[in-house]
Amino acid sequence: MAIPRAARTQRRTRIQEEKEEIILEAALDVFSVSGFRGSTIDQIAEVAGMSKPNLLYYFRTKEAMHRALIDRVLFTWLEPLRAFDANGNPESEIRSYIRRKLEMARDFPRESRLFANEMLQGAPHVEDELRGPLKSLVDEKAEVIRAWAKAGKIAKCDPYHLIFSIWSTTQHYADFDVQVRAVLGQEHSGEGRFEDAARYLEKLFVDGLGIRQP
Amino acid sequence: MAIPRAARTQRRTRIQEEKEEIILEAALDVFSVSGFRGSTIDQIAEVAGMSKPNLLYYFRTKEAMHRALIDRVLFTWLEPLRAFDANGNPESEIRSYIRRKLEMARDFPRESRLFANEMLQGAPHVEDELRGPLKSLVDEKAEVIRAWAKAGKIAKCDPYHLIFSIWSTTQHYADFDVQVRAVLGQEHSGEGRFEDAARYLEKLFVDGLGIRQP
DNA sequence: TGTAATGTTTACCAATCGGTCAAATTATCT
DNA sequence: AGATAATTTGACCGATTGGTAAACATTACA
Repeated sequence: MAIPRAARTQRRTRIQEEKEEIILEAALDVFSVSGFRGSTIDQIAEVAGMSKPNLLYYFRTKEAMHRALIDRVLFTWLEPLRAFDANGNPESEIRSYIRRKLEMARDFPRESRLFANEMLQGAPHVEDELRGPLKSLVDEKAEVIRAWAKAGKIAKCDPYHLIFSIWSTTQHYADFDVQVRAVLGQEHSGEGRFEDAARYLEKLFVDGLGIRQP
Repeated sequence: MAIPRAARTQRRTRIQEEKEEIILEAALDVFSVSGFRGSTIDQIAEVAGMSKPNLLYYFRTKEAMHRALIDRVLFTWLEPLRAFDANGNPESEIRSYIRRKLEMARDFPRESRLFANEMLQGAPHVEDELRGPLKSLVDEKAEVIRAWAKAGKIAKCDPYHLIFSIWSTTQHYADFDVQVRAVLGQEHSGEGRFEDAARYLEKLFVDGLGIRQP
């Protein structure tokens, strides 16, 4: 008789690793568009190319699938902020943070939308992570920014709202992609819009924060 | 025999106006959190305090309810952009546009989330409105901004991405409200965060766009 | 006040939902 | 090869889904 994965103590099989990967990939497709409530196991099964009971062999509930997905995404999603370096100089740090976030919006839009969906629904599955690890990380980086302002390297500003504004402006190109394309029109809907956005946003923040160029 | 509303030609009854109002209010509650697919007529009926068939007497399908809601929201949601005046001076126009958008995020967060939900799902119900009326309005305002830049009143910048950045930074406080609260912590989660955001964003954009203060 | 139109509800439908079960199939290891 | 464990599937379950039919109640108006 088959023992459900979660109850097993042994190491994971090759098949397990492969199938779980396929499932999470499919789940990302579905959850990122329709949110948790709006998605169905059948949809995910179809995208994954396997039967519904087979999915449920690897993840015992829809929630477990969503949970595993969120955990994975949340970690990589914070990578750019973690890379934000206190020892670098403000201008290059902010420029590269914006670039990295924009690259993620371009290369991992589904991850961004999954997260956005969760936020819109009031973060029922990740509120703890927000108040815990996320807040800690942001607090730490906010302190760096505050120190820069104190040293006169950048203009005085609320570091939290600064971070929010970088998050929102960059993620916008993933979450509101349809709108961006529709407004820009077909002619400007190529991937070039990310370069345009990077140019505009870097200038906005560098000048907006009063960062003196050497 | 009762004739479904949509097929009727006569004027709307007092009861019709009242009940449709109640239904759309309840629908906004539900749709804005769970999106179209994730919401159920039963949920809306419960919030509205009436029976499911009674809802379906006023709106023949779930889609019709969503449609009516989107139409209404889309109009009022674009009000601040419509108010954006070519004859005003750049600084005060941009300042007040930011303020108005922030006020909407504060006072009508459900409307913002309804719209965000629709975007995340790829705008299956409103893509035409995006490509039509929305694009036209943005095109018109982008021309105004371009003229300001040409006249040297503001720095040269891509007017479309400028509009995107104002949209995203302000709507963020409605759509990602949970995250904002979690990161700011209880002490800064009062309504004061909207004032802080306004102060920060106005400075960011005024300085970032190189607008000379007289 | 009567009556026709409007509004509301109960009971119900077929389809889909998340999830279970046992049987069948495949992989692994000796 | 044979035994054992891991994987996959079809059939199925009760609950929920969007929506309907028709009886019933209320309102508006002559």
